[in-house]
Amino acid sequence: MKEKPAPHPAHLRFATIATDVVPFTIRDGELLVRLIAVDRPPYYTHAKGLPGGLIDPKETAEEAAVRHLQEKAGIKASKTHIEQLYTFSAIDRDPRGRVVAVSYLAFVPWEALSPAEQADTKGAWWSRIKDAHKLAYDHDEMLQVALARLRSRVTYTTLIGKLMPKEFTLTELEQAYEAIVKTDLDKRNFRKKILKLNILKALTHKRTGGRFRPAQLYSFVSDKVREIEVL
Amino acid sequence: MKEKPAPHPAHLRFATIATDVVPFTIRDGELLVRLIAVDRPPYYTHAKGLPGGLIDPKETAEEAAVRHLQEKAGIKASKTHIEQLYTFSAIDRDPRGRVVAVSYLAFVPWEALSPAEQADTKGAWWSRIKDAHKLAYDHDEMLQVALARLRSRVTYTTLIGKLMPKEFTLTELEQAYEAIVKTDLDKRNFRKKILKLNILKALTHKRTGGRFRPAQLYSFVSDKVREIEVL
DNA sequence: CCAAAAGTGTTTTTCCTACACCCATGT
DNA sequence: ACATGGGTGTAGGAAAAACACTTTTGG
Repeated sequence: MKEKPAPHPAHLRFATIATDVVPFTIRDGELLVRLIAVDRPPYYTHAKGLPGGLIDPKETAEEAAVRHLQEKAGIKASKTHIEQLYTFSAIDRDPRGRVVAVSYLAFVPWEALSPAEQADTKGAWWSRIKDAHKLAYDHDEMLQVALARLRSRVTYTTLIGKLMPKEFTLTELEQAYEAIVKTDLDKRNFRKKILKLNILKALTHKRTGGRFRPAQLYSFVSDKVREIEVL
Repeated sequence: MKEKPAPHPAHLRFATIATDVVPFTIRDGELLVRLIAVDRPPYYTHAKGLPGGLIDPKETAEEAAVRHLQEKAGIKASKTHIEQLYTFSAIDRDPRGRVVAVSYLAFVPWEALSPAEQADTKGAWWSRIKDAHKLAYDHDEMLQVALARLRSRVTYTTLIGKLMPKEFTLTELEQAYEAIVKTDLDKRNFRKKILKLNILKALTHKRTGGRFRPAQLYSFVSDKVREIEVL
């Protein structure tokens, strides 16, 4: 999260401003979050947490989030969609001193990640949600807030497009929804509803290669995240 | 908004953390926002803006918002519902130096305000939304973000309860919705829908005094803001 | 008795839900 | 030919939308 305890008297610099990022992707129909190793003796040893760090004088909170996502978690921003989540300002949220954290959600399609970005290293790895607990600082709470926001926004916006590859089948899209909202959807009803929204366009080609009928490929009509009743 | 330019070298304290509040009420079926006078020569003279100020070392951002709402805008917190809006961190959002602002929405029923809180003074007053422009700092943008959030949340939560008096008629509630979402609602359909949600309870008495048929009074069943499809 | 707002019901249309079988392909 | 996931339609019920008149009160 942040570099060091504030070295200045409290009246000069009572609070540090930092940012933390909750980076999501979907792999094989499963929602994953990117965690990093946290080692800050004596407070945290061999702990894990969300990527983040200080905001610099010449950058916005969002720019800092993008930068730390790259520096700490190894994820380049180019294919990543980022949006502000919440600002955490509890006085004791960081044991080393007063730190206010502006948190961000980040979304990246698994297929847009390079091999290095997909890879798990000692310092940063993709974790299943149910394995992401006992995190440093207030990151357990932060992740819960992130999941609640993700689940909520996915039902009334086209946000899920930011987790899908450029081309995908309707079954893959349905599985992405199911991974996030954790309900089973009816295949026929899902297709009727999602196609009626006119947010998808059918591509001219199909996905072949399985030993079964090729599947029609689709892509999102727009890059923009729109507010529209989805589920 | 904030007190003074940061008096310390940039590397010691590059950013100040502040909070701004967007306080809403509804009077006579019209949505109002509380503005204050801003006089910070040479940057702003005889300007207006949203109430706000610095966050102190020993308080959370929300506590600071509550405090400044009281100190700057004269609104006591007791009857006020507050929720975080967005954190603004553009580098030049304050001409006096780097200030990151955690903004809050505040909602208070007009009838819960004391005469002093209802009153307009030279330093603080209730403004119609359409007259609230050309505000200091980035407060025009902040107000727009606040309105968008309010309009959105009102349609899928019971947030409007925080703008209604303890007792109200269905017509008053309908007017409150109309003031916020700026559509005309069908009286019969509105009543059917809102009553079916079971978020209201009919009181034993009616509102009399007009030279017309007395109206049944209602109140919200719960103080909590719930997520439920409303409009 | 008039003005003003309160209160109420029905019909039509749209949307949601539940549900089961055939299709196209690779092996 | 068979295993696998792809793809489709319909009927019944619930919710939304459109729409206008009667009631109660105070003046």
